[in-house]
Amino acid sequence: MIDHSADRAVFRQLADLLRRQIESGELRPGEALPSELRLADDYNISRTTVRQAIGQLRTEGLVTVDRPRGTFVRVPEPVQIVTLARGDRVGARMPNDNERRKYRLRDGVPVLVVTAHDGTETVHPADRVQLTRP
Amino acid sequence: MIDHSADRAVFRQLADLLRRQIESGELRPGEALPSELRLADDYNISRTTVRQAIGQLRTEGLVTVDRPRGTFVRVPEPVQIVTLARGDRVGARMPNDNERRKYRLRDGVPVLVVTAHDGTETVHPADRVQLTRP
DNA sequence: GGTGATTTGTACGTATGTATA
DNA sequence: TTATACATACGTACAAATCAC
Repeated sequence: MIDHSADRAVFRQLADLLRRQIESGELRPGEALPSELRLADDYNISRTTVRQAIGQLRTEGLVTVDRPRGTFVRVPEPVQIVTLARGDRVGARMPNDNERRKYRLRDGVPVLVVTAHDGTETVHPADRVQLTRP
Repeated sequence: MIDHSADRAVFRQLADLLRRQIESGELRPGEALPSELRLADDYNISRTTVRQAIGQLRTEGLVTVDRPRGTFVRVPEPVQIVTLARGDRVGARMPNDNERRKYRLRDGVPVLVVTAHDGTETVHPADRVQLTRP
């Protein structure tokens, strides 16, 4: 399972392991991961190390934490379609703290930034918005 | 500077402080942040807490770490313009491990995902690509 | 070439706070 | 009320890579 003598850090090995379970469907959307203490116990590692692994998955947008209920596999949001206007430019970046609060963004969710021809910028949460070129 | 009795966590206060310095230009692109130990000393907090703050800025894509040289304000990459085709849909998400390696993506950089009308998906690093609707 | 100092990374431990069930 | 679970914050120790001398 976890190889302390391996080249890859222990917390990355645990993240890899959980990521595989999520991507394979062994852990399904909405399902809870084992608690931090449980994981620490199961794999004989410290809770700190478990938190590093979970933190990794959070930044990847794979899990969300509902404190203190637990940590859950992220459930896809309903997607709203937004139509691009002529001359629009589209980029993406991670939100800062204010934007995360404003749009109630979960960890690991980027924002789409649409820059209109006149320079006006519009920000969309990337988990709930898709843009279309008609 | 840092208020230990405040509602906002100390590491978030430090992240806010550094973020302001970056966004105001006081810390310029390519410039090094003070070392973790230096920050811990300056603000009388533990290195662990400093690392949480820096970690926050990394997930936001504001700083990059060149170990063990130091932590630097991220330098904008030259942007390539990609034109959208009729019927394309655009989304954004954080990259998985493979994509991070393939595109040599830094922390906190999302990918733009373009889905063509026939379902084909194309992935672009969001720090080096902007999409346009002609 | 080598040595030591610096800096970030990993991993452990402890303690306490806060919100939920 | 009690137990559970995540969040914050402190500490220690050592590893690995770079750099100045």
